[in-house]
Amino acid sequence: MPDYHPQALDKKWQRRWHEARAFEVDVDPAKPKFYCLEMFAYPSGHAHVGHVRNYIIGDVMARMKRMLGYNVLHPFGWDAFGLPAENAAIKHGIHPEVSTRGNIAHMKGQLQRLGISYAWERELATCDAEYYKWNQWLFIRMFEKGLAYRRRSSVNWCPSCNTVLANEQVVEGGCWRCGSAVETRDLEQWFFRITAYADELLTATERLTQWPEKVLTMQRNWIGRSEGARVRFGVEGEPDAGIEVFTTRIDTIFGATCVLLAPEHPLVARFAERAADPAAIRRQAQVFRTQDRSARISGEIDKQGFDTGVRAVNPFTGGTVPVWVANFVLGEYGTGAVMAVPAHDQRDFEFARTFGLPVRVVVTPDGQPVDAASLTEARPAYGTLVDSGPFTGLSSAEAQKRMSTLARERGFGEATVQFRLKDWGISRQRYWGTPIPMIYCEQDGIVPVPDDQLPVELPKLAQFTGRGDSPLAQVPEFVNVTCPRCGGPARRETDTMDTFVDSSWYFYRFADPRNARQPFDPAAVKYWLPVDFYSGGVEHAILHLIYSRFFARVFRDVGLVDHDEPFTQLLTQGMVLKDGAVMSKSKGNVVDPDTMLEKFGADALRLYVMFVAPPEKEVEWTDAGLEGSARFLARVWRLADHWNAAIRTVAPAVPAGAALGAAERALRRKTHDTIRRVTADIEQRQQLNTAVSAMMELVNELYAFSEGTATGIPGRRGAEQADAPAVAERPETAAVVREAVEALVRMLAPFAPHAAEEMWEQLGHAGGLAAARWPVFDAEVARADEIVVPVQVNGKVRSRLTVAADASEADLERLALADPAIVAQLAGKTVRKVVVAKGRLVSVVAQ
RNA sequence: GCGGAAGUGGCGGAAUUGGCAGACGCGCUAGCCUCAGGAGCUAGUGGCCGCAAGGCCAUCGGGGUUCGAGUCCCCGCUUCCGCACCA
Repeated sequence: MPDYHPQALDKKWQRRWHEARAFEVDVDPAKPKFYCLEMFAYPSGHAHVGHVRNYIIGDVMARMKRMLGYNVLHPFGWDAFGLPAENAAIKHGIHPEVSTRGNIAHMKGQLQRLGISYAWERELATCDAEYYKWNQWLFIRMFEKGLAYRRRSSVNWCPSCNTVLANEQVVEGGCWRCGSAVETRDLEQWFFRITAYADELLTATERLTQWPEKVLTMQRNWIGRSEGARVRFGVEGEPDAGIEVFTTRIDTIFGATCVLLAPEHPLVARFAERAADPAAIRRQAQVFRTQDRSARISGEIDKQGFDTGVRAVNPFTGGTVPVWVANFVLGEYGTGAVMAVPAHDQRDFEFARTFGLPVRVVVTPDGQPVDAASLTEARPAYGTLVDSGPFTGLSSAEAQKRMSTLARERGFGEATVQFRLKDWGISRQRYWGTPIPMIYCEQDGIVPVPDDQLPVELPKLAQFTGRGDSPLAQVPEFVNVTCPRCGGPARRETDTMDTFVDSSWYFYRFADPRNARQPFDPAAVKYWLPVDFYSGGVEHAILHLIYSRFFARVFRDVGLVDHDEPFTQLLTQGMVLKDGAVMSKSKGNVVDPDTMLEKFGADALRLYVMFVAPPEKEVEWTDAGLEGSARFLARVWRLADHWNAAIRTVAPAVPAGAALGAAERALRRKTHDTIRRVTADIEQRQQLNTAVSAMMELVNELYAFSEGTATGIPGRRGAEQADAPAVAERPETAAVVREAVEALVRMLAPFAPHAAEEMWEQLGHAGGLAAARWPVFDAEVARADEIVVPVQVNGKVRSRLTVAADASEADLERLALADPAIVAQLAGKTVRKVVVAKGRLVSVVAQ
């Protein structure tokens, strides 16, 4: 065999794979399919080892599944629209199209140099008109179904990025991308009605059994379902008016001593008119509205509020309570108004104590009334109702039912379900995104662009000013159109779509990426989808994954797909840290894969990143670990080199009934045990680090075996190879070694494909690993002839029995009690119990 | 505050169902090989006692269940992550 030059092998095999179109696939109903997908990349310019870890995880899965006989779809693409490219254009004057295409080209090269087995012919970029055309097509379908709608709304506005942010993109009151404090603005915005699917998105999480529990919990919390009731309080002096509140505890309504409005509640302005000084009320409400959200949360800003002077009528008691505006009531949740029950809600309690509002206890564990004056905090509302008129004495649960029913019968309320999930605002006042395909006509109102005029292409823009309005509004030939309906003058929508729209369905497009007539052929999607294995960062646990689940249902409801859930198994991969921090250009701690490739080759990098920790865990990058992996690969190479001549001439299978010595049988056992472990570790457990460990053990075993047969494997090329002829002299030995080495090389292939290909070829196999099958575990071979069973007396190991592997529990017990060492231990004692654990341990309890 | 995950050698981490804790690797030590070695091979490497055989102690702390606990239960501590005035 030639010397081991990993960099040369990288080049050689990457070229071969490319020439053979090795990873391109077609629909083939005769074969089981496996759709392996890593979250596609934002083309930021350079992939660092943190990004690359994800692609290697996916590649190990994909390459292994191919060897198991699956038809594997493993595509890659680019989430190419987005702010950074546009911001760079504003700063440096380079058009986003130019920088994005350049970045894609560079990063694609990086991934190819790593030997990731992508079907590159399916590559797509979301900034391709052939792709975003279908964003627009789907938008129009959603508009037709009422799932896309336009309304004026106050939106989250990032003053630094100059754009609107979805609720999901506001993190701790700041922009998810730049961290700037988010402001509020009123704009006409397009929304997707994701709330129509809230219940379904929630309940279906139970079927996602192969998703991490953490992600499911996050999604459930995000959707935030709560059961409760809406109740309309009357307004004293205004018989037609009402204040609707949402409560999860209608049974505590006799304890409501105030009604609280959110500062942005529409009734605030109206009630202000009734006050002595309307301007003061409006001003105070405005102060609350602009209070910094994050400070309110983290700094625990005091409960603040003021009395509107208006009094509300409790429909259950007929009594009146004051109506206040409170800074802690959220305008966007529920009805924007709540009833305050200070005795049973901590927030209401604090509010009541601050402003001297009455406190009334209405639920107690034993049904005995409690004096509210003694309370220092709100009491849990569990037990039986007290001081609640006709409902007194009922259990809390029963009261909730009866009160909701009464409210419905009398027409002042009903039981409802409330979600935290809000509709998804998708309008962005930016250039580098999908144009929203809508036209505004004075005559006909909002008119979708006809399908045959799609795509609405992004005009080439020369100037990027970074001013806050939509850049497309500055392009008259884009804005000014004729109405598709009446032919009159009309104006185009100049906002673009949130880039999360692009990423919510790209995995469907991969099934049929060049389709010019539809987003995809439903038959192709029916074959390939759902994605069997999806991996990416946890940072997408909510946004991307919930939007994708939503889009799957939209595609289902337009009749293009017949499933709900797009991703069967999800793996959230941990980040790679350097010096304890996430890699980033600004921190200067980026580990560039290309530098590592030049030094150690792709295989060592791939192997190390898989070996260092389980895929979900965060890891700290160390160069020393990488050197260890390079060393291991060199060790494997020497092993193959050492035995190659002796073993390539024997048949690749160990003959049945071959007379093997103890060492040979032990090696075979190790080989098959390793096959079992590696297969399960990759396929079932995705515990890729222990799969590598298992292979390392096998290599150690092979070295020890070599040591046992003759002189050992030389450490350096050119030294003696004395035992190779010795192996060759005994065909059985050669067959056993060949079996071990070939199993090893194939199992190594997903991790270190370049070296594995070369060794496989050197071992005399034509057609490369593409023609190779994953080694098959033989339980018969793996079973030991004899096993050593520890025998304990009262928890201490006192002897070890060497017995036949298939010894029965009764045999073990009998042999243990006859063992001299055990007999000695038992002298003068009575055996109370003997436990045989899985045939692997005997435990004697004596007194 | 609520929810989730986790705490194992000098380090990264194993231990699949409650069954010999520390696999595998890094690092370190010694020997061999070598003109040389930041290469390779072999051996050792949780702590304490012991020349040794062997023994004792050890999986964040404290209790418990069990013949047997890193693993299960209870209490506490610490760390990380998510959500956060959601009525």
